[in-house]
Amino acid sequence: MSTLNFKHLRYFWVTAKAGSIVRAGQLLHVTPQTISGQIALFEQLQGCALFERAGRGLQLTEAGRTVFDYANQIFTLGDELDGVLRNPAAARPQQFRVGVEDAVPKVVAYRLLEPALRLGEPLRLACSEGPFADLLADLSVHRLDLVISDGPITGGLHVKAFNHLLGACGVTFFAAPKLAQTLKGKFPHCLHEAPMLMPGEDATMRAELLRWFDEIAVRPKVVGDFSDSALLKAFGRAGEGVFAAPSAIAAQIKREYTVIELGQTTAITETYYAISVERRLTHPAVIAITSAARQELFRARPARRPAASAASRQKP
Amino acid sequence: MSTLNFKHLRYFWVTAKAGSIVRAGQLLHVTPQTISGQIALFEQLQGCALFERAGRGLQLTEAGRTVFDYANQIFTLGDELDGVLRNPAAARPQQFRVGVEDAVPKVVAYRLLEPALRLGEPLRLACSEGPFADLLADLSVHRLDLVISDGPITGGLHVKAFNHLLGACGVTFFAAPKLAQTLKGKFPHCLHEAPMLMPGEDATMRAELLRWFDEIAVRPKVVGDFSDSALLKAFGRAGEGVFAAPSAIAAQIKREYTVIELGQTTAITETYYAISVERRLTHPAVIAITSAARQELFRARPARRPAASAASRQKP
DNA sequence: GCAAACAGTTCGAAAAAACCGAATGGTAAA
DNA sequence: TTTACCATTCGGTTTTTTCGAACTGTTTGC
Repeated sequence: MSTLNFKHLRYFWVTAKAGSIVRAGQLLHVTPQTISGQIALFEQLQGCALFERAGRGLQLTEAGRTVFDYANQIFTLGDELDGVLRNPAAARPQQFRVGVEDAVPKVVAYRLLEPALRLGEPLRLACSEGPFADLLADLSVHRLDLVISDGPITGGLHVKAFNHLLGACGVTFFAAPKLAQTLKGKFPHCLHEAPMLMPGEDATMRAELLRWFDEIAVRPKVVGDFSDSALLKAFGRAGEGVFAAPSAIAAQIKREYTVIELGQTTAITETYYAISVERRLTHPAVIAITSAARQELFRARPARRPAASAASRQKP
Repeated sequence: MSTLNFKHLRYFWVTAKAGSIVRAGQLLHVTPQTISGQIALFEQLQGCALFERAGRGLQLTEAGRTVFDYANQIFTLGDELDGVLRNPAAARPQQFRVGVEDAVPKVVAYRLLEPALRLGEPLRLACSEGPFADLLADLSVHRLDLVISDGPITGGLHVKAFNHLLGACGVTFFAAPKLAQTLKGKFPHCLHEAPMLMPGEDATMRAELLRWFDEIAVRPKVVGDFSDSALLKAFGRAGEGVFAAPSAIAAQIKREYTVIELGQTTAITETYYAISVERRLTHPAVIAITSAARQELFRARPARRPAASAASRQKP
């Protein structure tokens, strides 16, 4: 377990930026021999060449470029830390970093996050989307403040984090008009043999859909799996298949994607969770989001659970 | 110019995580004296206490918590780098980091970014929003790959970056129905003396609006300034004032915010730019975005049917 | 209430590392 | 070919980091 030597990394980084060892030496107030030696040591320790000679100068290798990217990020953070310590007032304006699971519709995510923007101004929102596991990993190392997902975190993934229920609603099925005409019978039986666009493995809704289909003895033809819900709907608009989405945004979907509603059910519920590393929510933006979600977005009916699950206690 | 000592920082970090110097010593294979001494040195160098004694243990100070946050990020990156060097295949999946200026409507941003999701799957999108200057700063240190803004970068800010025009469109004015009734006369003269919600100083549109008002001798009463366009529209929906938005998303705004269109002009044009550090665009996601934007979003009129969207071209 | 156990700290001296001066080998320009 | 420039190698020196031993203060248990 060799721990990365940041001094070596810095020499490498400055050299890469400066373009030559001599210039790096001037910047670092160190003789060229030193840098050359330390970089050589670094390469040896890491077991891969970072520079290769080009004429009488140096050039980054492929691995070198990768390392350079990381070094950039690392030392930028380092400089920032240095600055903050020197002058605490100049701290980077509070940033609120949210991860949104791919399967969560963008519209839902946006509605959920909007309340955070309504707070005492200078909030910088940074939201990233990706697979659930990735987001949780980022959450656990504090690269994210909050993750929004369509399912709770389960014991399986041993990440210590807490679920906060935001709300739940039923599910509505949609199809492009042209496709809808071809479907026979009433909902939900019209789904039988219908081409169906399914959420990806990650999404909680997938399993629920399959369960429900089984339960009501309807057997759609699955024509595609999508981890990203926006992509799924785009294919839905193109008439590739029927798709499901939370009823809370049914109206919006119909407008946005010019599709027709086939019917809805509350036998499947789509539930949204905010996941944080703290049991008690303290971040003002998080509080704004959770409380707004509970009393607004999913206020409708499908409340099969008094949504007051976790901590909703706020500062007076 | 004291450069941050990462070795000290690591000792501090491990100690903070472990909760005690002794345990940190076990983790680091080092005696407690060493850690104690190095942390003391670090505190002295930085000029502020990181720990304070609590009983026979230690506790983080306020400054300590800040440093700990940074250290977390830094060493997470370090570990990742270490891992990547050891096993280059396991590199973190390509992440695409976009900054969206506050003044750019979310809907526009989303439409612009969507094409990037249609590419060969595993793209992790991370978008952050904030003031233009902040985003450019992040761009310059490679914390962002692309910035989307409603104006080009000018010479004033000496950040070396390049503008890529995405498209342009006129501007439409909206008001809540109740407010619209109270306005007298035809557009644009009905704006005279009307309560007006203005974009913030940062937004390019602000200056253009003021110029146009002057030109046509209309003098609205400015009742508010908003750096965030979503917030501005939210107030608009509430009937607080008239507001302007790019005509490209007029239809969507009317539906979304239940407001009425007062009229539109092409005397003011809203232009969107993608700003990158490279002159030539190479990132596949960036290419997808720019080309899609040029041929789709701002194609002539706000054509409400993108139908067969860009997409298509994937890896064979 | 007193000792044992445990936490962090101080102070040398020792070990490890980083660094420099002098000299070497290659590459490009004059 | 000469000159200039860049990276590098090799000992010896300087600086930084580490450790053993001894010390202060706090909690625990008898």
